[in-house]
Amino acid sequence: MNQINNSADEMTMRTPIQCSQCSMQSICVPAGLVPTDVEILDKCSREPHLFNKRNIVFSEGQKLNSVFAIKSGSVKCYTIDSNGKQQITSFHMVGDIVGLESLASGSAATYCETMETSMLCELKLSKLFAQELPKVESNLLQLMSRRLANCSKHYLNIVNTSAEQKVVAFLLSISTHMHQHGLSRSEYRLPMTRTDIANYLGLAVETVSRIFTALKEQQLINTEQSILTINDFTALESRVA
Amino acid sequence: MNQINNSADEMTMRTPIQCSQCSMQSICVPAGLVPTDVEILDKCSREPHLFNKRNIVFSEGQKLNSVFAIKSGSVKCYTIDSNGKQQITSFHMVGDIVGLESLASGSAATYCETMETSMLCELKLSKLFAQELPKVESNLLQLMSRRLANCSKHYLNIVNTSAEQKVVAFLLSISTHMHQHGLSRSEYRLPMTRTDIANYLGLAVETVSRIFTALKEQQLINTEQSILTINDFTALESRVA
DNA sequence: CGACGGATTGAGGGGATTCAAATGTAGTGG
DNA sequence: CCACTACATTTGAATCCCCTCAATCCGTCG
Repeated sequence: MNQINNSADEMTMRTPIQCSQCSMQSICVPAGLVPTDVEILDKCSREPHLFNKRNIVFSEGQKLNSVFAIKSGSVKCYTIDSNGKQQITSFHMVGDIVGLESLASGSAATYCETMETSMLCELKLSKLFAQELPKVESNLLQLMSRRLANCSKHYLNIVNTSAEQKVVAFLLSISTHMHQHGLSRSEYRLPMTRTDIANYLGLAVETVSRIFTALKEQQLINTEQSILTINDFTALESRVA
Repeated sequence: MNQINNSADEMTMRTPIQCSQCSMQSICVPAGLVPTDVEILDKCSREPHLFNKRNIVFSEGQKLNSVFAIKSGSVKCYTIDSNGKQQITSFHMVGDIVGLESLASGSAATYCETMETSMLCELKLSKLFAQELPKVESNLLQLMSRRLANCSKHYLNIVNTSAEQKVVAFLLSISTHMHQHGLSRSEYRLPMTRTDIANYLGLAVETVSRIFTALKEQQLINTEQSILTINDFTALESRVA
């Protein structure tokens, strides 16, 4: 698609857009940081970057005093264990904020890699906090608290459940996320590979694949390339109960 | 032990101690909220409660605008799924802060139950925030960010690991916690039952028990009632790598 | 002492993994 | 544009780890 700058691993936009005038405001800002004071956010942060597919946004351990808002596209966060094996800890899509875990230590807790061409807004914490606005911090607190709650929700999805329950719950959770951001909850694109899904859920790729085909045979879902269609929500929800 | 108030599920201390004069200050305050401004913390919060074993500190869904600092004892946090099955999401011990997940919604995300006689300090958020101290909020942010990092660490321990690795990593993580709070890292009391450990790790009780005996046979650990002794750290650490 | 809950040990079965191979899809360069 | 390659996905067969079921043992408390 993009002829220039193929080898570069990121490309900064020439003309940064104000958050207050950003077309993604309805999905990015409300989902994230400061619902009311968009113009304040404009003053202190906002540096949009465009990333190609499979580019590293930040690396584990690197100095990091920013968080990133995903304007478009999607990323995966992962660590590399002592054996060199990648373990995905989270996926993030349109409207999500990435990098909150790194806030305390000042260095990135995970790698963050785009799964497709993506636009991310860097929000520098120093500038954010320099505003001395209690609202900014308390919104961040809200965001992190919600993330913590999500974290244990995902945990519940992993512990003591069958492989099928893991996969179904995963698909439904993405559906919910899409719906919350004004997109279709019954048909969406899965930006990650089966291998990534398996890694994230702690399953073998083959198991994930087998479950997809089983669900298709039962007419509960459909897949067309990376497009996933959910045909029967109630049936799926009954599986995870 | 305590003859009076057996049926009541909590007992408020008659004479609250100031945080600045609290004997637990070295483990409670630094581990938690406001390392420097202890006297500020005194003014705005601090309501110590004594709980008997197996008492509910708060219930899932209940209105909650406080967090709790554990001065002594330990608690488990859990949810009840639609089938009525308990799923433990976290254990907390001396020096921990409980209830951070509930901050966003204003209602408790889990049940919180003492596993032994425990002393908890309730910190009311309204009073905390009323101080308008940026330091308080930014310390809370630090705390939550660290908790988020811990959360994904625990996640790594659950996903894609053998039962033995789960148990060993669990024992080592408690050891680390104990050490960080000035207690012995090689000998400590496990306040939770095998059933609770199994539930937390997503294993069967029998599996956990078998692994304990296997580790004992290999002289890596020892158990005397609920007292656990770690004999060989390097060997244990090599198992989880 | 007897009762109860927690912990341990054994035997057997099942769900998920591993190994192996074929098919499908996307990306590359001639 | 198409062959070629690399990678992702799917399917099959065999194995294994962990769970379930069952019985016993142990420590605590009434």
